[in-house]
Amino acid sequence: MQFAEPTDFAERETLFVEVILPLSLAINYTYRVPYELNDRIAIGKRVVVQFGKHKMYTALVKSICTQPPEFYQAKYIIDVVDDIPVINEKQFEFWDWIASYYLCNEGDVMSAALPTGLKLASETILVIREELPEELVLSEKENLIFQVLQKQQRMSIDDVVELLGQKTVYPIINSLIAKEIIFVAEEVVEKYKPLLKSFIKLNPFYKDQENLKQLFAILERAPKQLDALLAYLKLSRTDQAVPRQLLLEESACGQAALKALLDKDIFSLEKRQVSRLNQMGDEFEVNFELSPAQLHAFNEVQQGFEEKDVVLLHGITASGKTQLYIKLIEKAIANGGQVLFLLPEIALTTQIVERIKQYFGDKIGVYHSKFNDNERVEIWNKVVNGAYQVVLGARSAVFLPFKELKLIVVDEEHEASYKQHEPAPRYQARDAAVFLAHLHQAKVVLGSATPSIESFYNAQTDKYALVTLNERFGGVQLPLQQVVSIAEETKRKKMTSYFTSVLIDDMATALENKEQVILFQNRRGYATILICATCGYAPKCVNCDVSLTYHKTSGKLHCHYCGYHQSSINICPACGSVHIEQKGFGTERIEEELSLIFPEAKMARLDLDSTRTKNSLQQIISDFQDKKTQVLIGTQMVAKGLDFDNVSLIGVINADTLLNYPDFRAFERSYQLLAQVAGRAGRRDKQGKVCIQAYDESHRIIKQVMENDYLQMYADEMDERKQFNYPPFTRLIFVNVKHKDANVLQLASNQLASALRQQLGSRILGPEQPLVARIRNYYIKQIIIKIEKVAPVQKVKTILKDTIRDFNAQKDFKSVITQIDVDPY
DNA sequence: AGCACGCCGACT
DNA sequence: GTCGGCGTGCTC
Repeated sequence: MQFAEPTDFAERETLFVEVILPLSLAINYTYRVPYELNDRIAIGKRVVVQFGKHKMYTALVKSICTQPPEFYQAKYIIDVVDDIPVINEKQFEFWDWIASYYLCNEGDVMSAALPTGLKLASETILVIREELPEELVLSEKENLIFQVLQKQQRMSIDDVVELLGQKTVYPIINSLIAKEIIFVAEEVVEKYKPLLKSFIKLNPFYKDQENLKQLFAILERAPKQLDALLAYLKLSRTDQAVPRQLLLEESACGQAALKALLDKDIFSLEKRQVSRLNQMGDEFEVNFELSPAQLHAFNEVQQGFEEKDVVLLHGITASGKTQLYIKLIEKAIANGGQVLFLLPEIALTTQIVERIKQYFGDKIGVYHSKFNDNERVEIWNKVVNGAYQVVLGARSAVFLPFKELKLIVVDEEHEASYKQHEPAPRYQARDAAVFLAHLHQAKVVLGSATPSIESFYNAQTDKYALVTLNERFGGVQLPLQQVVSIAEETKRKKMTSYFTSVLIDDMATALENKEQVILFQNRRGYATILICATCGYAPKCVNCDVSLTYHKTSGKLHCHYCGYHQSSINICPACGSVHIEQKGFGTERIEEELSLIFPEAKMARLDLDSTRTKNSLQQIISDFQDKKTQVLIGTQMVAKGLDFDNVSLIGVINADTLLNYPDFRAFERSYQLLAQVAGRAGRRDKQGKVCIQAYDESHRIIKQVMENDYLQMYADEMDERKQFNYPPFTRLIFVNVKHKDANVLQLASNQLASALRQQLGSRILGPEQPLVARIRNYYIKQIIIKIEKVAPVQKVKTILKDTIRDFNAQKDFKSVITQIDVDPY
């Protein structure tokens, strides 16, 4: 017996931890901490736990308590992974907000937030026992496994599956365990492996000039080795150790000579951890002065920050927003703060990133999905240790371990790619960034030439400060814009496949002048809608301002916002024509048709299909930049962040496909896209041309794009949104209901909708048939919740969560999957 | 997410 | 009888 000091006593206390598992589970689990780990355990550290019978996971410690769980025996934690927490307090708060706002599990957030490299994988390994029972009664299959194990001591479950050629192996393995022949070793492997490079060092003995002289003499008869030595001396002038690869290249001495020197102890080999990320070149000055207009805007942003946390920067294309961002970032990091710069995914491979990288040098990190796991862990670590003060990243960069953010810039804030749709957490990174900034008491700049309606609304209602920058930087001229009526040209038989005579003439001129052309065709052109070939009429829903979608299966026209449907049409109700066409064509088709008209021109396509791999996008872009290709045909992507000096013409194949998209945001999106596309033509010394083809050439959106009248577009949109109760006047939540059996789904979705309706009344719409009614053998129905702005959202969310929980508890609906999407746009 | 367990239908 | 397929429940 001994007397316990108070601290001693504290150490002896039994601790329990609540952990988040990287799985989509509704609750967190509690584990018991073994005494010997008491002093290592801390909130935010990763721990190894066994979850279920076989699996090991790295969970994250969320809280620590001394209260043992009442109703069950907690399992022990197996190990503590980290010396210092990987997740800080602010991140936990941020996670909590994401989980409660977007109605998902904490495990979902963890899966999204941690780079895979920080999650550990468990591998189940079977190990043969050293002492085997005397009597061995084995089945044939058991014997087979036993034989292999005797030879190689251990094998994985996968090996067993392969060995036996069958999937059900657990009963056999269990039997072997029961017979005390094998045991299961669960191995947790750290996925992150630092990149090691070999470096060559000279034995310090030869630092002495005399000794070195002698060495030269000795090596005289080994010219290759002498080469190696000379190369080393040349390269090592600044740094003692020389990369092995570099030495080999420089001296051309060959592996053998190097090995000989190593064997003779003249050289020594050293493995060093190096960064996988491209090392930046020397930081060099990029001198620029803000123009008077920019300076004015800069000061306005500063003023805006005095009163508001968020500033919306409405700056027309080519107004030099990037320079403004740079100055703002510079100011924010001056006192050691951190800055997050969010960009849409595809813009991350383009010029804007290069410019900012050049300016800030190695203080900056880039984070997006095309980096592999190891690279992402490195960026993560460099944010933790402060090596990166500025991070450029796609939406997932909001989860990086920032300690003291001073500023978040969200460029192109209207971009739809800030929203994650699948899987949960279905978060909107721009909105999440505003909350994140609030946590850090940081400021936010939302920048766009064509702000989203809701952000502009927030500025109009004084939630955000508004700064406008509407002077083009460096006197760049606005492009010459023209709209061509496809209907008109069709009537006069002047169309050549999808192209009007105007566009073809313009293209011919541009190509003759050795200038380049970008053609824009929306990917959404694949959606099937009905359109009158004579007048361009497209049937619309009577309840909503969206085009109806033609469904082959039912032969009807559907609105997937309110569930309205009508039978299909054979005669155009507007002009009486019988030429009703199903529309939907993509970039491949355009390329095909165009190569018939301009057989000489080299073309490239820029869309999701042609840019699957990490470098293909870069390749297509650099080919175009180097003028290896003359025509670039693309989707959305061509509109984003690309600057090409030699492009004199931008053609929009069909603006109607954008405008007719069945979505209440179709007009807003169309305006944003067309304005963006138009802004890409002729950026430097020459005036560019924009040619927009459309059936409905008098559409207000097209007019507003031509006149660059964002405010009018905003006003018109607001009228419509108000009339049809869409955001920003309401909030939307989608509930997607899925099941393999269409009948069960029908029943289930109706029942869920009416259960919700009982509590939330007319806020519930549907269930409706979504555009794609079946994905991966699951039928899908959608219930839409429209919540008026004044209603307490959190209350609605609680009701929603509870109702779905009760619904899923019914035994007929256990296998029905429900997904919640808050702010689904 | 896995995996056990139970039930069913199909074949060496 | 054994195997594989699938639905359902559970994991601290």
